[in-house]
Amino acid sequence: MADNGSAVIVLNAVIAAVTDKTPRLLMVRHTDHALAVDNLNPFSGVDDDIALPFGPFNPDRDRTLELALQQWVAEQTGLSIGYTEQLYTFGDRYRDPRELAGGPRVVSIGYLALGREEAPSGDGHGDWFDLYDFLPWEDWRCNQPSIIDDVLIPSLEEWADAEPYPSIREERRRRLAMTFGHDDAAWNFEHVLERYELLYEAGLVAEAERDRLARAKYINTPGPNAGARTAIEATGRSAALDHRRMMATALGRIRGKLTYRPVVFELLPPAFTLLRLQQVVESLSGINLHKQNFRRLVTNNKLVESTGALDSEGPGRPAKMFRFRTSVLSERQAPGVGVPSIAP
Amino acid sequence: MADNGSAVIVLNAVIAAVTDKTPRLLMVRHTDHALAVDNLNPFSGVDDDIALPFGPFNPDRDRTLELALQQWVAEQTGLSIGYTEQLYTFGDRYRDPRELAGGPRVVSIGYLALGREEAPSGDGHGDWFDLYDFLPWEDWRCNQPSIIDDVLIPSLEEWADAEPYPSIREERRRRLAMTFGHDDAAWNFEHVLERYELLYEAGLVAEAERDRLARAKYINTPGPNAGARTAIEATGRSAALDHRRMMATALGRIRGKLTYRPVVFELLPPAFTLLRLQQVVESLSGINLHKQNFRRLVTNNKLVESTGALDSEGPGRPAKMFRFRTSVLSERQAPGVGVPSIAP
DNA sequence: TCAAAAGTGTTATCCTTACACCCATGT
DNA sequence: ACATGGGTGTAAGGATAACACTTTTGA
Repeated sequence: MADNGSAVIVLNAVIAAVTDKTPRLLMVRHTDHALAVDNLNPFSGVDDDIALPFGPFNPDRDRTLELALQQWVAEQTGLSIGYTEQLYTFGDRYRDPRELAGGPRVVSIGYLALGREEAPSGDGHGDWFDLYDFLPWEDWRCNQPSIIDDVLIPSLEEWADAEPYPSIREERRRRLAMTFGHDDAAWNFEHVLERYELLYEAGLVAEAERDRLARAKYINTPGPNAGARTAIEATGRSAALDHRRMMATALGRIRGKLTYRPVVFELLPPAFTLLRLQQVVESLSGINLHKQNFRRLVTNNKLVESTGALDSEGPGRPAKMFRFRTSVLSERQAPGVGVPSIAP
Repeated sequence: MADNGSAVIVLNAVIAAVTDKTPRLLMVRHTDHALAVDNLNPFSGVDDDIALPFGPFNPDRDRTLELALQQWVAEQTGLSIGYTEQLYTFGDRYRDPRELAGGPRVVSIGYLALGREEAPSGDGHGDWFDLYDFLPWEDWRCNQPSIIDDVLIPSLEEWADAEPYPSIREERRRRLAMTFGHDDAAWNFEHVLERYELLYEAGLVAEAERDRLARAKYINTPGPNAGARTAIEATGRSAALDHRRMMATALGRIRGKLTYRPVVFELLPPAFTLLRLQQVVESLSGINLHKQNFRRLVTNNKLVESTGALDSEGPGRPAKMFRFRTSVLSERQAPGVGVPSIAP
């Protein structure tokens, strides 16, 4: 038998909901001891005490990976998550810095789950956190975030130009242009993961510095300069292990699917107003949409149908309530919501 | 520590190339003993002797999952694969029927690799096989394959109607309509995996019957009727374990990416004619394209540029050679090839 | 009366599709 | 000459984006 015994399989869940206008993730804290799998506690030895919920994969009990996930999510949080989807399997060496201290190699299978925000209740419940606290440069709803031009792009350019090998330097510049939309390239709001990875490689997120320090006993790499230190302050809240990378993977996946799969409806109650639908799409895509055209797109594409009811809750004229037309799933090729963006 | 020790991690590669007009996969056979990882031989105990190449993940040696894959692919096949991408992680119980005989639970991380067809040369090289021998219903280039209407849809309808619970029956009918494009729904050429999964569940592929027989000692499930037996004859070549499912995952992913990412170019030499480009796209998408419009789409979108050279190989007027414009990667939002389909 | 939100209509523009047609080369 | 493949033009149709405008409610 090959030496595979020392890798451990863990399942992680990015559980997302949208309340009001903010996308939120269910996260657990150091104090939620029930979440720790015996001696495999992702919080010990790292600075950040906030993590994505995780659970074990038990080959003797769990018939499939997805059932394993649903089971421990229900046990731990008491939430019934609706839509689930496998995101990616993360297995880089030292993705868990405790490996440096003799901990096992942990391979983590990340899942995305969409639901509605409810109070978690299980053994080790957790709390909801604003997604854009972790990835602040991804929220463009109130104009382009100023940190991008003021902090991130200058720091990233400095990092790219510091590379001595011309071919690698060119590759860095190309990635910078592609992800952050520098020199005549537009910002692509799906490239969430690529942007996070660039920031991590350039040492501009706290996790990069944390991992550098963990490695410092064994491998010596230069610390951040003043610019990078400023950037780390500006790049938002950090999380345990590579969990911000998982969040970025999840957000990128959601944004990519939004336009060609009706995933938003998993985040909404059965009946909703068009404004609510628009708010959910806006909060996930991180941009403001053109109201009239948005409404026309979803109604012309027959993605929704009126329930006949009216909603007189908010101010202004009462809005018609709509429901998702389940039958579009078998009718249309790529039934997504359409994202008619608006200049901010 | 939770009971994770008994799960084994393996990496599988779907290595694809397009020669002439047929997409091919690199597969290994029973006789390629060097590919077996010690006592973990996926061929023993199953009927099919043809399998996707696989290799171990060695946590002590491999820095990342992707590097592990590239390393054993190079060792075993001698091929230098270019583009690689993680597909999916497969962990269902009994996905390897040897689990029933006390074998370990094997979690397999599937990768897609694109390259050019070369003679494999490593320790346990393998051979190239026509992808559509395994998924014959996916190739619509010479009209819609007759087995769909003659065999598959009748058998699938019979399977759906045989379900006693109305809600599950409805769900089966909905899936059938969505994947095989029955009742006024169009065939979506990206739903490759969903179609294979439906055929497997309905017992219309050889693997379903193989797995049923492997389980028969422990769990009794009814065998195929005459219609299903005919279908199994018609649904093409089978492969070891769940490797046809991995192929379906890979083909679905390729087809999905084709239109919004320039993945085809990974399968082509640096310079190519537009006809060659069109043939590669056609062979992967499984449909014929409208020549003039295809050419206009790729040239108008500035996806390619002329090299100035001419190709006088084939019959007819010599064709201009083109190269992929690498700079589109940072310019455009979703630079794919465009698929102007044509009625057959 | 005003703010806030729901809705409707119209037009310019772009992209795709479809069809028709001509060009260059080898046999 | 003709088969084979390369290559151009153009017009119809549909979808989107941008704009202006009306309607209905609560405070």
